[in-house]
Amino acid sequence: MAVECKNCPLRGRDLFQGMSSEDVKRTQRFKSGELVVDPGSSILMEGSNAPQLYTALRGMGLRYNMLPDGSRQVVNLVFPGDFIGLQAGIMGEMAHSVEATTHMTLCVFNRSDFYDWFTFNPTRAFDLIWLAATEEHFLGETLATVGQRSAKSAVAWALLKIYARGEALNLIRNNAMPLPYRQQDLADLLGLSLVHTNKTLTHLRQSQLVSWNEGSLMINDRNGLAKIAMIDDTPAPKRPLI
Amino acid sequence: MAVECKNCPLRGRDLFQGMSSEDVKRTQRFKSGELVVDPGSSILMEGSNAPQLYTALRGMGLRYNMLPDGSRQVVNLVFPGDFIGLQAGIMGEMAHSVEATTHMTLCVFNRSDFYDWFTFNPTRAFDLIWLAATEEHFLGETLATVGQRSAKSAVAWALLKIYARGEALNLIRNNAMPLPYRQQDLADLLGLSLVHTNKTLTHLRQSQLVSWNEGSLMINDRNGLAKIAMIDDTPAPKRPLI
DNA sequence: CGAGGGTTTGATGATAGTCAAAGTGAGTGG
DNA sequence: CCACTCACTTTGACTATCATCAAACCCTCG
Repeated sequence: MAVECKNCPLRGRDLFQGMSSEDVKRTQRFKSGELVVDPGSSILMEGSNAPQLYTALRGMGLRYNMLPDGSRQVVNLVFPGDFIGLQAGIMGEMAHSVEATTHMTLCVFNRSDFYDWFTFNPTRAFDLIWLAATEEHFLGETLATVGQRSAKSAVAWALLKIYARGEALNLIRNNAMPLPYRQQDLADLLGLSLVHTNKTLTHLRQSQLVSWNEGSLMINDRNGLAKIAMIDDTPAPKRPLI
Repeated sequence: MAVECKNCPLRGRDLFQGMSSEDVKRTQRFKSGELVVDPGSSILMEGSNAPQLYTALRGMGLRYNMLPDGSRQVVNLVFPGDFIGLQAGIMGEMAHSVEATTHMTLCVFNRSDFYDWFTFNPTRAFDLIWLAATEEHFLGETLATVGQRSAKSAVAWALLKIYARGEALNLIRNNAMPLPYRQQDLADLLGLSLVHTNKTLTHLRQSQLVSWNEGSLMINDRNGLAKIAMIDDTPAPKRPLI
């Protein structure tokens, strides 16, 4: 029994903008089903020409690029509410791969309906441009992190950003959010080695700034962390949900 | 005497898709003037809420982010035909700054006309999504370069990508394209120090792979370079022009 | 109990950063 | 026409951050 859009558990979260009941209905018509995947399975492959688009409904995953020599660059984490497959929908094929880290369930949309769906809803076209522009912005920040920040600063940056996203998604329980990734994933996101990432993490933990243990992220000294990360820790703006 | 869209010197270049005469006219109506800027002057500032959008018509520039500690991450180079200010147009303010490297002339569009302009032209809305998605894709590649490639490989990658863009823009003369940036700009793009970038460049030059001297980029051994860069050097797809 | 995935730790070394100074060329003014 | 400055490039010496290698540890699971 798939979730009906009108009962979508995501729409009420802080991160997301409201949606007119018209748009809810249209999205419902656009939605063609749900997909459930196991941890570790890949959802979209780079170069693939997938006939479907998704919105993450439950669970977490990651987007990444592979280089010919086998190294992996994680481009972003996938959290509930994220729209997956825009590139395939627009450019015909994916530029990166998407993989499930936990169990995930995804809302499925048919690519063939995609063009009509936003063509007849200028608001939704705007939403898509908004999402793409915001994603681009975030990638630029990530690039600045990987290119310019030291390992310590980069790890602090990433954990803060992740935590802020967790807040906006109302994932915080007892000052902690679930973060089911491996240290290797963070390392591949930041362009660091696993060992160095680990050492940086323990260093931050021992400084009483953050802890990330057993899949649970907890921030102890947010200001101190923000200082090391060199960011002003402002909450993310509300974003549209597809 | 501003260039009329119907005589736009860019539209004919290999890189760009054709445009219906309807779209040319609409773009002409959208265009509100031209802006000429000197080298070194900034076109858009991070955080600014610019009332205008631009398309680069002549000249080159760069987009960058500044970090609080003064380090700079170049996010992309700006070449003729690039659309500038989408983020300001969509999100209300710029996430990065844009600066002219050479003399530039830019087509100017009013932000107030922007929403209507694509709302009433689904094709153009599609073009915008396409551009944003492609830019996002490219940023992902850059991220993978900065995060995973060695300095040598990264420099090779950047020069190849730049050259390929020059080809698509028909900028090649005598096997060389104009590349008026400083080594510092490349260093800030790749997250390397100026000194190391310089040494890597001379190394590549002495290996007879590329040379970049006096603002002119010339590739001697494209296959060798592609091998070092770890990419298959495929031409960029045609893109829409705004 | 053994295997396997992930984390942690220590030792060693290379890539790339920093510092400093000299070289080059264009532009300026006496 | 010759200093002189200024921005950029080049080179060398030294250093540090971070990668690599290796092994131990911890847990869960079959």
